[in-house]
Amino acid sequence: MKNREIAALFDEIADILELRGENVFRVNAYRRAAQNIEGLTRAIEDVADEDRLDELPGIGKDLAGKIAEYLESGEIDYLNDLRKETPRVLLDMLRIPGIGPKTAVRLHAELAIDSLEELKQAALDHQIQKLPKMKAKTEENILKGLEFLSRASARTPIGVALPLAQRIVGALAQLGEVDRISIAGSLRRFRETIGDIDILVTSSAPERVIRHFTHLDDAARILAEGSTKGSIVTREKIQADLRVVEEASYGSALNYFTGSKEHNIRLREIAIQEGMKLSEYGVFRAGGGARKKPRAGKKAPKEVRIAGRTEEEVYRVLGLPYIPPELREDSGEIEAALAGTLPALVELKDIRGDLHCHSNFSDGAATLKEIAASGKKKGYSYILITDHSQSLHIAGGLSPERLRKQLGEIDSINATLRGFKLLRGSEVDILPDGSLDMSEELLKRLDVVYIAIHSKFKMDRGAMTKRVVRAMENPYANVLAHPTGRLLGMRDAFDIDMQEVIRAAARTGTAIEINAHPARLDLDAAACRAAAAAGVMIGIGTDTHVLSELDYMIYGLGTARRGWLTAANILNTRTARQLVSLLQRKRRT
DNA sequence: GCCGTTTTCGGCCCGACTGTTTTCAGTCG
Repeated sequence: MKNREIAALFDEIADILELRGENVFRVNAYRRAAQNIEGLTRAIEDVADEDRLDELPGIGKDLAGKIAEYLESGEIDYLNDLRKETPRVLLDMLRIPGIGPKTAVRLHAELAIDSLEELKQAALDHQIQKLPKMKAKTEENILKGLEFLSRASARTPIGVALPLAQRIVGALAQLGEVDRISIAGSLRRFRETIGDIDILVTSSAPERVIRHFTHLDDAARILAEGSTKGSIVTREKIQADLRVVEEASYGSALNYFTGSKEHNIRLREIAIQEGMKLSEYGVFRAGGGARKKPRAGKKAPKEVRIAGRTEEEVYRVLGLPYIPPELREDSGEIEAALAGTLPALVELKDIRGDLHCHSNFSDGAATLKEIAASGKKKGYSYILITDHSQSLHIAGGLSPERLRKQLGEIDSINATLRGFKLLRGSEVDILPDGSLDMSEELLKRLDVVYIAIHSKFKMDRGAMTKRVVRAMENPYANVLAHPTGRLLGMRDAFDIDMQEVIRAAARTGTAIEINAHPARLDLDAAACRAAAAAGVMIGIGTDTHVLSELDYMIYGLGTARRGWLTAANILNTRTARQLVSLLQRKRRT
């Protein structure tokens, strides 16, 4: 799937055009095209094969040609020419916060700066403040920006950011002065990594709330402390912003600060079409019934706020149903909302059990009894025990004898329980040749068979895909666990053709896991959506090794929701009996 | 460069903040 590559190339073209001072709308056309391609749920190669590239939103004849050219030759001539004429340092400088195209061009042209090292030196030598409209502050900001660039670039995993944000919200919510409070930003949209934490409140005493925020135990450094906004760096080195807004604007502000930017742009366009204006302060209609933006020179009529208190209200006056935050990526949710076909996203209350849990038989910490007690306490009706199979020595993989013993123990525990049961499973290794690390005699005795890759990650794409497809063709293989093996920020996904895997899953009746561990979130949301569209069932499992990790379910759920999944798409919204019967259909055919 | 129950030409999202300037350009989200 070359969607991401092509999106990156179009973004690069946009950057270069902007540096050259081209028409901003042309620049935006490339950016929007990039965004749309990246958000596509199918491989752009497939769209090209059907000769339907120009039916994609934001893609016309010209861009369709450039995509086709890239798919054919691996290059875009136009971009090659642009690159030849554009000094590399200009693109490098754009990555520095605070430097945009205008400044980058000036620094290069007027100070002959050819690298980020030279830029740093120029700032340290105070060469920059010799230029008109640049002063000491400019140099200071450039140095800060450079430092940020070298240090940061890494976004924070949601598994770190969400507990921190919830802790801050909890502390602020206790204040008498805080009325409404919510997490906003990419965290509210459940992105797998986030840039900074955004929190929104209404309050009768904004300064006091902001002061409290900037002096929290979690605050390591104060970046700003004004009358409507406070900003800190936490001890985890994550930036957190607090904004205080008016009660009457809370909904529109929450919508605005939740984003995504692309979603917000679409909403504003709809507002304009309907003769309204949307901003973080509300939805406004021009007074006097004027339905068009006033021409330059004419005086604007008085504007009246017609919504803003709640997000629901904002969507309603725009003629849309409420769109859940996880869908707000401009990846089709606006069209679905207009057509009345938004999915009823799966919710936590729909989840009846956990499908991925390790006990102390392998590398987990808890006993089977403890797992059962925790699962029952969470209100689940089952947990699938998925300890490792024999080959995975490093994780205490179970020998056939140990597995038989475990199955016996599960049965006797179940005999003592009411309204809850442990399901007999295993996370069986997929061996390098695609066979399973367990005898048929044992596979037969399991309720649900998870299969997973834990060895030989570095196979080439073709071989890896074949390996996994062969494993899925095994009639006892029920759920493919963490299909790409990625560990966010630590290990890349292994090279595998996910489209092919999804097709094979659909064909063989094998489900695919969303591994809910926040370091994995694998499948990711986009692949999830593609899998569900192909009719593949999705199981959400926490990959629990210590009991507190059973709470990771929310991350898997967030990913599922970002992937447009409903309860019907998810295995563990079924009862244990339905689940097992559904999966074992494969054995009978 | 894209797009059209207003348009095949003339539009294309909104506001705040910053740093530099005395009215605004550039950048950001």
